[in-house]
Amino acid sequence: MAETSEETLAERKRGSGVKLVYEMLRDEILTLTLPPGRPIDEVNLAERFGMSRTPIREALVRLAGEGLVETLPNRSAIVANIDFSKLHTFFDAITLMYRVTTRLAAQYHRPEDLEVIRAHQERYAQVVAAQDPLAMIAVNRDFHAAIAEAGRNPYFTSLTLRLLDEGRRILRLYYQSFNDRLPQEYSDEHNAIIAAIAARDIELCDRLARAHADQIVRQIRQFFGRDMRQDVPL
Amino acid sequence: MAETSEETLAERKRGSGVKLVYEMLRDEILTLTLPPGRPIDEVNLAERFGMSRTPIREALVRLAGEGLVETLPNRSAIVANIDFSKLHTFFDAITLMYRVTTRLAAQYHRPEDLEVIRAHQERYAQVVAAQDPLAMIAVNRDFHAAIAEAGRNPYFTSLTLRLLDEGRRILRLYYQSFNDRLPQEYSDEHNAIIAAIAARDIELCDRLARAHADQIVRQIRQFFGRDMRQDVPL
DNA sequence: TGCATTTTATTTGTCGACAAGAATCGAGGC
DNA sequence: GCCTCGATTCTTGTCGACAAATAAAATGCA
Repeated sequence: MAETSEETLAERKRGSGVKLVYEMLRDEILTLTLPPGRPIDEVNLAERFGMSRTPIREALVRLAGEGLVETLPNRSAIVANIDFSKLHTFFDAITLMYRVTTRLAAQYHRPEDLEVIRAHQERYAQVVAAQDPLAMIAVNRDFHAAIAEAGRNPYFTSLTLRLLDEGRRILRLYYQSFNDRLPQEYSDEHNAIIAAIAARDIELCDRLARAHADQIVRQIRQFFGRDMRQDVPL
Repeated sequence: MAETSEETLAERKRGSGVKLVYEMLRDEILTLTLPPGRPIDEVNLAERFGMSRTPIREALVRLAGEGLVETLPNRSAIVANIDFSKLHTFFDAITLMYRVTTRLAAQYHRPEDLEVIRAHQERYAQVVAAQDPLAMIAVNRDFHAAIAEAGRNPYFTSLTLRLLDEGRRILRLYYQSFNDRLPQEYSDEHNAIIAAIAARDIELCDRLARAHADQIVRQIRQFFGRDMRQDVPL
């Protein structure tokens, strides 16, 4: 077997091992490099990363806590499956979180938050222009994550991050099939959301976030199946 | 040192160790038996539970993933602190989750769900009558957790569970200071919520859940400090 | 040949041990 | 007397190994 880049990193700082394998595995799962259902062999990973099974297991436990891997007792852990029969619950949740975090961002953001958000959006426009689906998906996540952070509610932020990550896998499946144009309208909607946050217009943020979520949900549902989502006027 | 009950359980099934120590530690944290900030020594726990450090560490990693313990590199893990300066974000989140999960329960509950919810509420009334604060706090959590389960959205359920658990610590602090009567009005509100769910009246569920949350938040805030929470009309 | 059962092999769960880093304690200097 | 620096102790992070449990292969039987 050829030397992988991980093996060359012989000298690692104590405690950095788990973080490395955690982030690496996480990225490979979210980009579907590791497809859902793929078994995860501990010894295999151990020799791949050139370390013992102990830090590997710790990383797997953390990933299991986030729902990205499923562990069966005395059996191999597997990459978490995507339950398409429960997609509507995902749509419900991401729609509400888009609305809530964008509202909160309008209220609590500071100038430096806006700079971060705008930077992500600029990069988003770039990768859409470059027709790079993988980068587009990752940056879209960063954009909404930055908005959630600006809202300064760690509970909402953590759920939003989890949903955004799960969404990376779903979007990847979506764009893997459709290799057509990356939609420009999302970029426009992002800019409108930024303007609404900067203007601290809570109601406008709510409407834009909901419309943004609706747009994405509509596109995905007509690919994966009917829209099982219910309207949540609250 | 005297033999503890854990040590007497010499024969354990393979794989049950982590679950045992995870649930035990979790319960001790949520009941404030282990106060926030208390350092958690791995070898101490290892000999207390009569097992190696490996399963102890795995349990700690899981608890850290849920935010119940904080780990510092190369230093002792500690029971997660309660950030009182961010209590308002907790109130925001639990209020919204009460509303959303109760709404969803009204829509998606099945007859057997109602039985479970009613059973929890009966037990709630019992422990309130018995003036048992610890049991009241635990059963209150189970009651709202059952409602969230009946709503059948795993994303909302998981955030709700996390908030309910965090709430157990806050309520414990609250009732530890006030050793006065356990409020009867919560029990009445619970019954009203059950009736609204059974009637599948979504809007009524929303109003009742919000009022219920408001009631609790009001009581806690006048103890811990001013209500920093904002109104979220959505 | 097809199925049930035993045997082998693979993979996980747990253990004890060692080394790196941090906290504690003590000695020395100002 | 107080601060700084070094040695010691203590705790964590990682390792290699062993045993239990499952999966796979081989064997026996109809």
